[in-house]
Amino acid sequence: MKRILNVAEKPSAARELSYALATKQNIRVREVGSRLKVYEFEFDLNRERVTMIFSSVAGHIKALDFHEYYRCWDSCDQLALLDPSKTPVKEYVPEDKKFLENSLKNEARSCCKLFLWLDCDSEGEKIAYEVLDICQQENRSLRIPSNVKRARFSAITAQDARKALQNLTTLHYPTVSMVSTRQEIDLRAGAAFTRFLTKFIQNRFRIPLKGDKNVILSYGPCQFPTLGLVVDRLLTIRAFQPRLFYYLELTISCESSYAEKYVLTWDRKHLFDRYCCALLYELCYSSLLRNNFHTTISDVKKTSKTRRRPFPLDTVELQRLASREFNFSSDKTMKVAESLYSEGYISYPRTETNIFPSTIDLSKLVLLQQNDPRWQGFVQKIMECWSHCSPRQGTKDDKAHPPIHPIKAAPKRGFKDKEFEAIYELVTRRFLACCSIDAKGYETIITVKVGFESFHIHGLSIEEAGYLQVYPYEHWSERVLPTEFEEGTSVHVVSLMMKEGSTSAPKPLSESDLLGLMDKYGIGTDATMAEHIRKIQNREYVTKQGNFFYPMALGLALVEAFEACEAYLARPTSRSEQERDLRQISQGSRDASDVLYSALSAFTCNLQKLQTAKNVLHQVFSVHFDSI
DNA sequence: GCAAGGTC
Repeated sequence: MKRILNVAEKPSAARELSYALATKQNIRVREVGSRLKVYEFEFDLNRERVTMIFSSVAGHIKALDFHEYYRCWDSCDQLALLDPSKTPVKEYVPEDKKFLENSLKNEARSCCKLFLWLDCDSEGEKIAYEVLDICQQENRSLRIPSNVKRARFSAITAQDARKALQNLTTLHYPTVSMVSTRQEIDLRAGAAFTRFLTKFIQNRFRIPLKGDKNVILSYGPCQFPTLGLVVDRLLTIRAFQPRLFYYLELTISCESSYAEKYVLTWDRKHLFDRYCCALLYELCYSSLLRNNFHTTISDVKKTSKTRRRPFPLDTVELQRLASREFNFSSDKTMKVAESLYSEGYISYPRTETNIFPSTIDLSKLVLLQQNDPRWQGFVQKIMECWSHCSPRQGTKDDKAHPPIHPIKAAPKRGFKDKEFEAIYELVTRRFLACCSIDAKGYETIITVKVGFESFHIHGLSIEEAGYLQVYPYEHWSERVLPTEFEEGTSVHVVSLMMKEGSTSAPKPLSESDLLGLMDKYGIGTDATMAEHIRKIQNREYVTKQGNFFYPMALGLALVEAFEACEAYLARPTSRSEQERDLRQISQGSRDASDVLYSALSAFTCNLQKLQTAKNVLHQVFSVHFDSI
């Protein structure tokens, strides 16, 4: 019987795809060493009975680095690292991936076809190419294009897996070279600038670091813009000039009960001109005097309001929520989420998708939660109106993983670890909220005129709490205004005051803010954002106090120095500009070599600026550090 | 001793 080798990006995908395609009794599981399982089953492929061999890798199987000689920091000038003709790079299989390489070669020997089931994103395309390359070394028949197929799926479900087999395609080489180009640019720029900066600081300044670490001033095309965001906020705060403003505040009560008081907001909000505000106050006050501190309600507006249920949960949103609600670092959130995933409680936690695929059986997932006392009543409600509710569609789809959702009920006695409990509860509540209905209410805006000035107050009554019943992370506060507040009703004025306030500086960035900005500017991916944030903390560029990030002397000096030298690598847009150029490779509108050279020449230009302005660098660092 | 991207 023909044997076909299938390779997935990670062990769990190989397992799930195998069980999606085969019948359970049919599957044989082979252990390769202690770290890899290979699944085998018979399958009818286009009316032909074949044996499917399903194996996996664990992310990239190859790494990129300079040739040995140039790995030494003194081997060459840093500018040479940005020149492919002077410093060649090579791909290799790292030691800890050798067992995967050997296993792939072993399986490839006995198979006549190769199906590449790697994740359907650009990294997956490149990993597929790495797998193909290794298999071809061992089995020449896999060099014949028709023997190699790419399986593309939008979710790991039985339906999608079968559909992928019906529509096998070929590897998309422009995407492969886009990823290779990104790897090479990042490696070269990272090494060149890191070596330059580190060597510059050595023997010039004393940099005291915690725990006697060696000073490394790393540059990376993601870590620098992230640092730039933190520094930028501090500079905004420092430059902030508070401004005094003045406003009127009107307090009223109903005729029937003087005890209930309502504070109304001035329609003009506030004025920066004190005299102008005082004049308006006088005018209002004399009007009140004339009317014996009574006025009438001039307008009542009632509008229905909807508060929409949240989108399905993606990684960045999970990190932001956990940071906001539990003060977890994004790093910690991911560690906990990964453990929950590997223990089978939640779906794959690294996803950019906030749209549930149509092939997923949501009601089954909701029913799994029906015995949990925290939300069993709510599950009942969802099921009662199931026919007319379906989650909102988000806007992002990575074509690989569904939004994060629970796939198993929590253990009866709860999780041992509080952090596990918190993340599981958050994921589940969010999921139930998605499957629920919008909250609905009535907003009432009441307007009162005093002289020519208007004041208003908002009231809100919630008619249908919907998803809010299961989702405590959002608040919609109800404020009930007396029913006697109708147009023309006379009200008693308790007080009219002129008050003073001051504009305030923005707060430093919280972790949630930082993640939001990184997402906005396309710095890093869902899986790496937490890592970049951790890295700039480990390098002591920034520090986190409470939930706020502050630049440290090193971070501040670095950004100042780069700006002073007109090397704008810490600007938030620098990464997305690079990504934009790279995308042109996968779209086929530009040659990879063209993009590589133009990116590297831009980096060369920036490095030269720093090299020729060492006196500027020296000056900036000497403000923050002692010379040696 | 250096990056960012996968994944464990």
